[in-house]
Amino acid sequence: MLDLRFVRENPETVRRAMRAKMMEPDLPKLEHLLRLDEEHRLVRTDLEEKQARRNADSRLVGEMKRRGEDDPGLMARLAELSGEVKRLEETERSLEQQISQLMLAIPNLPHESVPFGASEHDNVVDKEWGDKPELDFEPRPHWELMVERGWLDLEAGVKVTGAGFPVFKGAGSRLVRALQAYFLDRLAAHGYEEIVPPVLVNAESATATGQLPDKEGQMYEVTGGLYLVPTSEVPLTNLHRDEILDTDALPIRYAAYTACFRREAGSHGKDVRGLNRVHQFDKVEMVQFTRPELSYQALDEMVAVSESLLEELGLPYRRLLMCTGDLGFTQAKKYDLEVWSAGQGRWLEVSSVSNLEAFQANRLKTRARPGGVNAKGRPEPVHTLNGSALAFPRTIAALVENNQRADGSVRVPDALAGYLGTKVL
RNA sequence: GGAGAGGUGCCGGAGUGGUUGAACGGGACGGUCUCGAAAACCGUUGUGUGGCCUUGCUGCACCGUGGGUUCGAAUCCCACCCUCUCCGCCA
Repeated sequence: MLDLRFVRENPETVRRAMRAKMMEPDLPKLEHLLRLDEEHRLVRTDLEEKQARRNADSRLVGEMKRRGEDDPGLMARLAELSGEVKRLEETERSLEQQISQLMLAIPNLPHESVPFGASEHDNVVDKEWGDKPELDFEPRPHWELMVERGWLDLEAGVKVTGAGFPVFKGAGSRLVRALQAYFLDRLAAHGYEEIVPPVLVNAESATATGQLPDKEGQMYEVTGGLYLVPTSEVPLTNLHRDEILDTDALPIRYAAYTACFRREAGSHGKDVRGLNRVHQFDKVEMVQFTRPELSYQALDEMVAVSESLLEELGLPYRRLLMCTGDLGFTQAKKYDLEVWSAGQGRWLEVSSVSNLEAFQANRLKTRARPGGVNAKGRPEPVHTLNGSALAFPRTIAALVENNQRADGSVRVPDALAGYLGTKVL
């Protein structure tokens, strides 16, 4: 969330941001918030003044009693004052709750470099890399090729769980394992500490990273009020919830391989075939905590890492700078990487890298100061970022489709050959 | 699943209902000493939020969470949450 003080002092900036993010309908919430904040501070001033009086007078009562004296008048006045304090406290608490509720409805501000736009159609392709493969036969989509080769079994997934839960088998399964090791090794080389986090998180964690309250329907909730992670961004980022970090230890870089689970309610058409859109998928995720002034440098660095993975795999891709309207609620700036899929003749999103600036950190109550929690000085804000490196299913789809040969075998990129122990599948 | 213990500041650990935002110890930071360091000694050292004559002063809140009792609660009462230990079960 944003800093309440900032919202109070820059309401026009926030209004503009909400319009840019196509959140016009939510503007009344902002106005309501501003009114409640005004009222809240008035009530608070009144309350605190009365509390101060109660505290001082109660102290007098203590001294009086020690002397063995009594003052029924004072006691009566105090009892009345106490009642007033109690009532005001209730009002104050209720206002505060409403305000924090509304604060959760105020989105992050888009960075000034983000192009204005209403929807995904206004995203800007700002880079293309690689040549689309020229095949002298009709390339087949992965759901044909992989199923035929016994690498993927979609029907088995339907039986065991349901649609959108693919089963990888044999070489398909080995490919998953190879990508996991390869991606994590590459990230380690870029200074990311490897983490194996829980894949179930509690409501506090999901709220802090921004999945709750708005995107509740996208997560699977399990018994006990826990949620299956939609991305390891959630556990990785929450590693430092409620902490004051050491500024000198920044940036902190984490990488994790986990399964990710998404309900994705409204699925439509042929975009969802095969591995294009699934409820459970593997992903290697990177997360950074940085000093505010270095977060955009970190964003560029993270995108470059993801791009380098695609380049090493020889997968043609394009980079999209997301427009304001396609930015997530918590995001200030986001790049998507889309890989070319020869068998489908279309681009598939395999990575999304975002700077959340202080928005998440505010919800997380993660701050930093030189020397860490145990030092003097005011805690300073930190920025958080996250990005995929990469999502597996579509990467595998592109890998298989782009490198297929007429006989159905698939050429393995050099970068992966060592991990797979073969140059051809 | 059964039984018990406990949740206080960066950590350890006190805390008869009334200057306790919290003793004491450790740590960290600053200083003295030193060529430098260690030791020793002195000092400083929570977060949040509000006000103001806004690099400072000051109010209020916060001792797991939420209620209650009281003029006054870290301290008493109730509920909940969490952690730890032992036993059982399991990998």
